[in-house]
Amino acid sequence: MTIAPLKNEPSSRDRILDVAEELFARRGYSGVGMKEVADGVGLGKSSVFHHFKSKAELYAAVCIRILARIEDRFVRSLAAGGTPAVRLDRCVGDLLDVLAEHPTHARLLLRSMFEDDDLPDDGPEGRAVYEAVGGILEPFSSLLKEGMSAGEFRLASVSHVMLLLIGPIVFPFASGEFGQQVLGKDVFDAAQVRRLKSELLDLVRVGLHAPSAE
Amino acid sequence: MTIAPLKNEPSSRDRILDVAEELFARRGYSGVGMKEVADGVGLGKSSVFHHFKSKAELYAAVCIRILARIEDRFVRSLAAGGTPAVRLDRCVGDLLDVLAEHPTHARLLLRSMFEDDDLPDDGPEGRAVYEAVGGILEPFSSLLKEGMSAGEFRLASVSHVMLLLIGPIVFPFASGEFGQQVLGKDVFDAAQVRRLKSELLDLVRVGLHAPSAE
DNA sequence: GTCTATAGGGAGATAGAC
DNA sequence: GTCTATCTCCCTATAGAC
Repeated sequence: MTIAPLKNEPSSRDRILDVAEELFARRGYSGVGMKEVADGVGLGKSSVFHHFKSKAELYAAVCIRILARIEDRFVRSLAAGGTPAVRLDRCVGDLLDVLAEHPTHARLLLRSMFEDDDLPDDGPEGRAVYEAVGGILEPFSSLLKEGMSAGEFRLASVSHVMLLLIGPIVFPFASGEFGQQVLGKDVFDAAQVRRLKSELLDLVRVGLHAPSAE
Repeated sequence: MTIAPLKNEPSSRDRILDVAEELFARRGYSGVGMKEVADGVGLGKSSVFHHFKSKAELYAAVCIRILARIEDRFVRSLAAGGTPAVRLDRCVGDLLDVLAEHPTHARLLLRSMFEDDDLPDDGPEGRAVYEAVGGILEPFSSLLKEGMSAGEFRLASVSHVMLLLIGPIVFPFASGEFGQQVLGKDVFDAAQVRRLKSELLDLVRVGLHAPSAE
């Protein structure tokens, strides 16, 4: 870990992370070679191994950087105050915004959730990932609980609802060509992002059924 | 493609598909080697290549078998009649049941949605996958449209709602250790499946907010 | 249909010069 | 910090005997 350079040029380390993030998101951990990463940066393979002593470490570093960005926005969004319903709307909306701004994020996150078989779950990097995930899930869980005891949300199983809500938040921006095919337009288009956000918030608020049908 | 044997023992081809399905679900296309598949079946690697002329073909065969199972149940569930709201409940519930009965399915399906970069998208297998997906999405889209014109569902963008609903249906059963960690119990436990189903159906029906909060 | 043997290439990782 | 060269291993796929 060296100090960032005084110039504005990104360090080699950051450029490696950028390229690796893009590639891992597209093809997954085992679908990407270190040579490919090195070529993308314009370095030799050995230079990449100088910055990250193994492929697993590089992958973990990519994941941690993404999780930190998300956690940062999410926690700030939650802290901004309001009733539970207002805070839920805002933090889900902000979450969608981060994922929409960085097209690699949702896909890599989703992949990483079932690529742990491939990776050393223990070790310092594994724990850092684990803690970053906890830093996002725990405040979310608290928010749901708070809203339920305040009577703003329906009484429901917090953990099951959390697991259910992750899907519609993350999947659309991870779905790539499939999502494009379903929508007929690019999922990352500003208009599509707005529409997805409002449809999701409506779904969370009132579900799908018409009010008169109750 | 040979005729199934008269005995009850599954053919080598089916046993290869079973093993490959399990492995591809756990570690993805490029994370699995043909040697590993062969060892799992108890055959030599060359014997696997005798039944499937390439790794990509094996992967496609696994995907097609899964999609066929899902499409079969889904289409029968839709055809069983009732109002759009009743049919939506039933087919979403049945969909969760298939995914819960075959723990490999959700994970492999989700993976396959963003592993197309790795695979030959064209060719006969690619098209078979494409058509199977269409056979599931199209009737689902029709159902939503029908319910909206009948006034049973809120007016909303059908395509956006579809993309949003895939997440909570598929993700929980694809989430593996992560889901287990969130719930504190095995996602594929009968009790958890029941709970997930009822929570999802409630969410689709009335959302998360309490009726009094409207 | 299953096997052994092997081709031919690419993977992750290291050594050591500069 | 970056490079060239190399180690060792494993990959998909094929050839050909049985």
